[in-house]
Amino acid sequence: MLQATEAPTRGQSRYGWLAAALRSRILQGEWVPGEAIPPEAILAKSYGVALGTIRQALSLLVSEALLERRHGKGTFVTSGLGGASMMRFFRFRQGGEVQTTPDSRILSRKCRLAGLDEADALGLPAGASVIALERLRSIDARPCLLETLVLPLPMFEALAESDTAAWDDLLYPMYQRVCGVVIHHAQDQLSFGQLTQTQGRRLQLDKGHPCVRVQRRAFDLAGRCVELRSTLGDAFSFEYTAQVR
Amino acid sequence: MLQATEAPTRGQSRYGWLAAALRSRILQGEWVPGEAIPPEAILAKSYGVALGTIRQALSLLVSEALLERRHGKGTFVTSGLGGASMMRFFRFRQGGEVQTTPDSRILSRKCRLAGLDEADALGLPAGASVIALERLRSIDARPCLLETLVLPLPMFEALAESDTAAWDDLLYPMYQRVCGVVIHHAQDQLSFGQLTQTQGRRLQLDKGHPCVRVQRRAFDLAGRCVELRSTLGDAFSFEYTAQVR
DNA sequence: AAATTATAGTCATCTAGAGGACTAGAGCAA
DNA sequence: TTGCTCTAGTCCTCTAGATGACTATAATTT
Repeated sequence: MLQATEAPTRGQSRYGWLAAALRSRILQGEWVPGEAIPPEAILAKSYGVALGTIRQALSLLVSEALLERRHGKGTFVTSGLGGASMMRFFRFRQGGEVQTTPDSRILSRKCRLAGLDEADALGLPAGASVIALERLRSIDARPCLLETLVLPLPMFEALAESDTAAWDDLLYPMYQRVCGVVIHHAQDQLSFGQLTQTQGRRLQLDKGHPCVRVQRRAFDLAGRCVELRSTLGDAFSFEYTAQVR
Repeated sequence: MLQATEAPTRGQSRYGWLAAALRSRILQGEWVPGEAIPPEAILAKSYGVALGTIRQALSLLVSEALLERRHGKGTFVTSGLGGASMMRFFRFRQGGEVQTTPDSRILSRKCRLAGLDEADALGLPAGASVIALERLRSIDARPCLLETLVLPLPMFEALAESDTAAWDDLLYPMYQRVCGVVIHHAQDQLSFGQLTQTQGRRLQLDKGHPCVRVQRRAFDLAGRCVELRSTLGDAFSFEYTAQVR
């Protein structure tokens, strides 16, 4: 069993080593997202450790959001961020109270060389290609968010040609379905600015209108940055709640 | 030992019950913040459970940030939020790169009746008294944040009379020292707005200047809301990073 | 006096196993 | 069909230790 890369004990704890081993098996796709890994008892047996030790290792991966436990059913590989919606930063209440997924329209798609910052952020060599997208999100036909996306190209090849009109409103599930890329977590940087004339036109607001910019870097299971996104929205609709500690 | 409020097992798990029992002992001040609770072995013995069970209970309280473990030393009651600085929402880089604590000046202090919303948020009866403060925070003598605070009155009595000029730059440690109130966690709600003429004058900005408002509700160890705070700062200095998942 | 070495106290890791609780499906009964 | 019971699979809780690792202090040696 135990196809060890290293000796089972060396520097770190046994459960730490087990967690690393299982993490690597997950990242190599031995179990696809949504699938159950073997039962704890089997894992414990195959690695030759006690049940408690395996459980501690699994707990680590659960706290990393790589695994999910379901009592009585099994332990499952995370299926990634469903819709880590940008909407959580904004309150566009339009009559209805229900928080629906906004409609999405791709305004433009270009394949081009990555800029220096982009290549750096995405971990690409200089001169690599990317897909650049402009995307408008609307609620009840009223534009509310304007997005710019950058996707690394060998990885998202399948999106370079397909009909953008047929794309889903939620991109992350589509990344997974079409490109096999699971978005695991993301980092959003918020700042304030004012719309340019062009941006204002897209969002049906005036030039210079105050706006909030959300700059996102999204990461896959392996922790690689695989999406850059910049989202603009009306500052007066901005509302976000943060927990301190 | 075991001064049980309820039967040791009833509905929930034993470690859940233990956690509740310990939580209650902490909140009743049996051990003050910063102090160590008895060693695991002693607790296990006194409650008549196995070590693993006590450890699981303690882990719960650690994840609630009520306790901190220190390997080889003991398990300690949390000493609360040190400086959960509002500065994390802003970048006022003034030449120097170091993130220092801004100076603080109390502009006004009034004791008055709590408004309806305030009484509600603070869990006070209608007609209760509060201290209302206006506070200006500056970096290198340049004003950058304007705050309004509301503190419930029986609890913060000691701050109603003392010389505001002598107050610390950081309020939370002072709350603890002077009033025995430990701030445990907080909730910050961000929104966007524009300065009034008065606010602009305080911050040396124009009327109508774009600003970010941080509305904070801060809670003590027992989970009671004990501070309301509204902070205004220049929107162009706003910059905040949020982790998604 | 300074450096080193015991020693005790504490949390961390690990074992081997028992019994409980939850889920889901198969089989049976009304 | 509908509802119930049974059963197997799985994670969850708990026990009663043994051993390791980290911290701080006391004792000893240099």
